[in-house]
Amino acid sequence: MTIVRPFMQKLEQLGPFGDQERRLLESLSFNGTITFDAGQDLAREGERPSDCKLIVEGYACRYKALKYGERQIVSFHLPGDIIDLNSLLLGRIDHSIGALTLVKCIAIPHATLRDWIERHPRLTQMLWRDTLVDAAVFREWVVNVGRRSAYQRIAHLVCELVTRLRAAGLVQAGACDLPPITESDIADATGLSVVHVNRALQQLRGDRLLDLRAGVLVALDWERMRQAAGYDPAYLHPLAEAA
Amino acid sequence: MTIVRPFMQKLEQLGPFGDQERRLLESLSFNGTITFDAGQDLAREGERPSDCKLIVEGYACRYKALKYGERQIVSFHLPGDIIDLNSLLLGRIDHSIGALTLVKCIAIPHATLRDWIERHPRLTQMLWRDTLVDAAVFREWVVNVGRRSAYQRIAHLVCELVTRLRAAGLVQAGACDLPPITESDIADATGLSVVHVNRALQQLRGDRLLDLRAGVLVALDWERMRQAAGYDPAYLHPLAEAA
DNA sequence: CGTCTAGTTGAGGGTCGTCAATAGAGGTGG
DNA sequence: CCACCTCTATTGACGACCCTCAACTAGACG
Repeated sequence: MTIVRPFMQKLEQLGPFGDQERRLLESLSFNGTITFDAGQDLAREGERPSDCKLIVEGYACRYKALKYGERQIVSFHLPGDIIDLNSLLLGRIDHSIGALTLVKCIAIPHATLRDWIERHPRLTQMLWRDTLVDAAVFREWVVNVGRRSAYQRIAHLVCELVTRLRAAGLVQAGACDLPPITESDIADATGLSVVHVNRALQQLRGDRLLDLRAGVLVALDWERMRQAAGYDPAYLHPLAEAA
Repeated sequence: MTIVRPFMQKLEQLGPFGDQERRLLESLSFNGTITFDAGQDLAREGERPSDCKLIVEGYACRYKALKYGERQIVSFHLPGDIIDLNSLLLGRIDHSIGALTLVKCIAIPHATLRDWIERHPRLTQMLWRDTLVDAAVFREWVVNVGRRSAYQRIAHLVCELVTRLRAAGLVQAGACDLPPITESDIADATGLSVVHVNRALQQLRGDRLLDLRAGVLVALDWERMRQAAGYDPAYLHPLAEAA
C-alpha cells in the first residue's frame, strides 16, 4: 500500500494490468514528492515542463486566465490523477494548473514516461485512454456552461465530482463530502459570477439537494440532484462503472 | 494524390512520418467511401461503432443533445479529421456526430486500427497526439462559452475555423471563406439562441470583421477579429504553426 | 484586536432568451 | 411557369437570468 495506490486503482479501471506494469508504478514511490501550497501553480500556461505530475494528495485544477483577471477552470483533479500528459506529447502546455488545497505530487520525468511508452504498449493504451476520458469530461463541460442554468450547472458539477471521488475510493460513509472548494472556484468552473453562485447555492440548499459549509460540500439527495442536473455519468466511461 | 491526402497532411504536422506509415495510409484509398447527406448522423450517442470514420469531403460536427431538444455542438470537423477515435479505446461513444454538409468518409475498422497501433508505435503516438489536440480545443471551447460575450464567442469560433482550414490547406485566395454553417449551428456551438446569434452577427458585419451570406462565412479583417475575440491559436499546437 | 478571506445581501442594469411574425431563397409538383 | 412548402434569416417586444457595484457579516489567524 504505497502512495501510488490511487493511481494504480485508477489505471486498473482503465484496462488490463499486469505485474510488470505494477512494478513499474511501484517504483515511483521512490521518486519523492513535491509539495505545493493552496493557491500555488503546479505549472503555468506556455511553459514546457520536463515532467508530468501525479497527484498523491490534495486537489488541483486546470484553468485558463484571460486578460482583466477573469479565469475559467476547465477541470478538477484528485489524488491518482496524472495531469499534464499533454506536455509529454505536445511540449508547451496551453493552460495553467493550480493547487486548490495543499497538494503533494510525484514528478515523473518525460524521459521515464517515454521509456515506458516504448516498452509497454499496454500502459501506453491506458494512458491514452485516460486522456480520452479527460477529453470526454471537457466535452460535457462545454455542454454544462453552454446549455444549462446556473442551478443546473452547479448541481451537475457536484454530481461529477461525487462520481469521480467514488471511483477513486475517496468517499467514506453515507454523506459523501467533497473537496473544500470555494464559491469563487465554483464560479470559475461554471462560468458564473461569485454572487450568482452564492444565490444558486442558497436555492440548492433550500431544495435540500446539497450543502456547502465551511468549505466542505455535502451531497444531500443524490437522486433529486441527478434529476435536476440532467446528469448521466456515462461520459465518464470506466470511471462511471467503478463508482 | 489520393483521397487520403488531407489526412496525411494532418498527420505530418503531428509528428515524424516514415514511408511505412505512408504506405499504410495509402492503402485506405481502397476501402471505398460512405456518403452522408447534410443533417444525417454519422454516429449516435450511446452506440458502439466498430470502425472509426475519416472525413474525406465535407464538414461534420460532434454534439450532445439534451432533453427538450436543445443541443450543444462541441466541435467541428473538416476533411482529414478522424473522428471517433474514442470508440476505439472506450467503446461506447458519449456524443453524436452529425453531417453539416454532404460528407464522404472512409470507415476504418477497429481491427485495422488495433493492428496498426500494435505494430507502429510512431503512428500510435501521432493518433494519440491528435486526440490531445482535440482535447485542447475542447478546453478552449469551455473558456469560450464560459467567459466570453456573444460577440467574442462568434469571432473566436470563426478565428479557430480559419486557422484550422489554413492548416488543412483548405483556404484559397485572400478572402478565406468558411464552410457553409447556419446561424443555428453557430448558436448550438456557442451556447446562444439563434436570435441572439443573428444580432451579434449583424454587429460583426457592421464592424466589418466578417460576413455571412448565403451560408458562406467570409473573414474580412483578420487582425481586428483576432483582437476582438482575444484569440491566441497556441492551443491548437502543431496546427497553429502549420497555418 | 486588526486584518484577511469567504460568504452574504440589496439595488440596478445589461446581455441574452423567448415568443411571434415576416421575408426571402430554394426546391417540388401541378 | 407559378403555387406551395420548407428552411434560414430577420425584426420587434418583452422579460428573465445573470452581472456589477457596493456594503456588510463572520470566521480564521496572527
